Amino acid sequence: MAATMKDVAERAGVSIATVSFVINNTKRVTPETRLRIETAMADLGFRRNVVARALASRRTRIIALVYPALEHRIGGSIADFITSAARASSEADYHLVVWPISNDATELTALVGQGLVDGVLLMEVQLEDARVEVLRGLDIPFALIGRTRDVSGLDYVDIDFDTSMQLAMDHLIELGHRETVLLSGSQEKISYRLYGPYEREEAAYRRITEENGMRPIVMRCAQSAAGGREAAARLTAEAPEATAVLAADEASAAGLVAGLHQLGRRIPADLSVISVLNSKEMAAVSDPPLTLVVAPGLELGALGVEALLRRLEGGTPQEPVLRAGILEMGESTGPVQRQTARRRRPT
Amino acid sequence: MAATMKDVAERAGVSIATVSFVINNTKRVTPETRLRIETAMADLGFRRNVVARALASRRTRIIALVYPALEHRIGGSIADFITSAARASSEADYHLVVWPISNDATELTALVGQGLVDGVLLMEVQLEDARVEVLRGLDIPFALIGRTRDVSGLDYVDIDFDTSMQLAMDHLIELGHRETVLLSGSQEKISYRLYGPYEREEAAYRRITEENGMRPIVMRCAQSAAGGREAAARLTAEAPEATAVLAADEASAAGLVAGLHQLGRRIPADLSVISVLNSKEMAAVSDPPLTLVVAPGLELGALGVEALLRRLEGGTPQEPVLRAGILEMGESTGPVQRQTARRRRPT
DNA sequence: CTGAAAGCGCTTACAG
DNA sequence: CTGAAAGCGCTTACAG
Repeated sequence: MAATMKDVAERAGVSIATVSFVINNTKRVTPETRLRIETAMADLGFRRNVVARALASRRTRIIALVYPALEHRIGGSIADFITSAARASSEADYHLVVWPISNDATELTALVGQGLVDGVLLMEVQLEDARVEVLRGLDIPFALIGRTRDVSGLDYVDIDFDTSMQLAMDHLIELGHRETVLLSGSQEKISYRLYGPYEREEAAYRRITEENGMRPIVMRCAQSAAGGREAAARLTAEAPEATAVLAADEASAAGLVAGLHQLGRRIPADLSVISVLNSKEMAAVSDPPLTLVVAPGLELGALGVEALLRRLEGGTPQEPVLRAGILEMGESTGPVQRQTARRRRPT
Repeated sequence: MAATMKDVAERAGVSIATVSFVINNTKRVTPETRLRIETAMADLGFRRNVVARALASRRTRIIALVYPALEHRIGGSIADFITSAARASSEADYHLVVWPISNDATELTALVGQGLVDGVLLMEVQLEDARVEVLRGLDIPFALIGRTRDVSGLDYVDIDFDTSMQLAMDHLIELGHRETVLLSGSQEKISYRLYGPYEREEAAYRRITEENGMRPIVMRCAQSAAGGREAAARLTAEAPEATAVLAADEASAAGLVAGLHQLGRRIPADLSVISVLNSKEMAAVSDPPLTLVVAPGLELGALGVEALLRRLEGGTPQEPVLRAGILEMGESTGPVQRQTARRRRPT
């Protein structure tokens, strides 16, 4: 059987209260008794039982990561978020449980009601999200990775879409591109209808094109390789003057490139393609490897935990954090070729 | 404040023991008192505190999923495993905590020592894995997703590599292929040196080719798109007679196809490519979309939990489970073209 | 069928 | 600086 504080106390010849004080460093203890206790703990291989601590202190030091599985996620893989959130939690001596539950809020209420977790980290937040209201009513601390449309009073961390889009556009503009297309994801599926990233990316794109006297063109396609292939044809037909495409969804970005290939369009000679707020792994798979703005997935997981813990520990509620992606050069963007752009036509 | 069992007991005019009996359905209670108690619970919105229950019953109903993050995983994404494991846990009224810790076993010991979890599910198991010995010594129930070389006495679920490879080879043989190459992953990185899937895939490949009087050729490349590109050149140079390739790593499979493209080799006209034990998402991205044997990632997560829970609940320790992948047709495999295969040479 | 009571392994006022 | 004791919210023999 594992040693308890009682065992430690007996061996050190003190009360369990004193043992607790040295473990938690919560009261003055003379160096001598401290040493005796520490020795006893080492001898017995003592490890504090976190369940008993949780019950007594009314703090479990467990937080929940809530995400609707099998859906989209703001840039980066879910695994990245989970892993970085778990790491950050662990460093603060917290545990992370995962609740891959639907957007339906009943389940959330039931789970929170069990009293297992001190706080909740919400992922894949929609522009209007029922879960946020539920959590407010449940009176449990929570933070968001992503954000609703109205963020007043909320703790959140999210992608800085403005800066990220600016990085992509600056890169293209520097290469001489003036005719661009934003290939965004379809909003047909219900879960994409209130999808913040698309809305914010598009707003940034429109703002930046306007500021530069450029014409904004927004196209949409299904979030799949097939969707991207189909978009390649549409793009060639509907926006033949475009010299550069910004692709918001990584699966369709790959499909787009494959489709352009088949149509005989060379990348980047005929058309530059840049993937925005996606993963490096996926971008590396295309031929040529894509230039992209890498989504800050790993970072956001940790930042979300930080925001939540700050609230849990009662510190100053932290300011919202927005993180931009990072521009990584691939071989899919290049200087505008004045001639080709206008000449090429679909077959 | 949340209602406790004491509140319920008072309202129903019974003792908290009786409340406990109806909640857990652990002793006979007259229908009348049961009803009174259930009404009281509903009125108060009572939810049992799982922490108190855990302390009293010495069962936390929490299990840990242990995986070294940022490393490889047996087919399928880590997110799939986590999600399916969490779902399966939740259905059995368990919670899943994630411990993305290194292979170093000290951390594992410390975490288990906290007494938070009833059992451990180990992912990304190596052929020889120090963590297995550690867990044995810790005297905590555990199960493996994947398996060590020596599996005696272990509870595990894993991919059925024999059947999965057979599916792939049967498909190729049916199309008339006799000259095949297994493109496996490099084992240079230490974490791949004791990587079971490669060893088992290769063993199955060698067995099947032998049974069919075919010559086995095994090549290796880095687990990345770049590795696959480089392999495309090597393949064309070193095994020009090959008419089909089985690709074990999904990133390099995509790179291989891109590389073959650049070398002017048509898929599947000149060369068939089949991706083995990988994800559909990745296969769909290539041009043409790859035929593949889909890794049973989602299923294995749930099966692993099942195996662990069976042991936890003291039922008959379940037989090891091996699950084969599923063959999904893409457009990257086709009938052998007798002429081309031998004629084509690298430029 | 139901209840009184001990106990799970800690934390935390309260005394001294 | 240290200890005795109550209490966290349950489960579970043990009685009746």
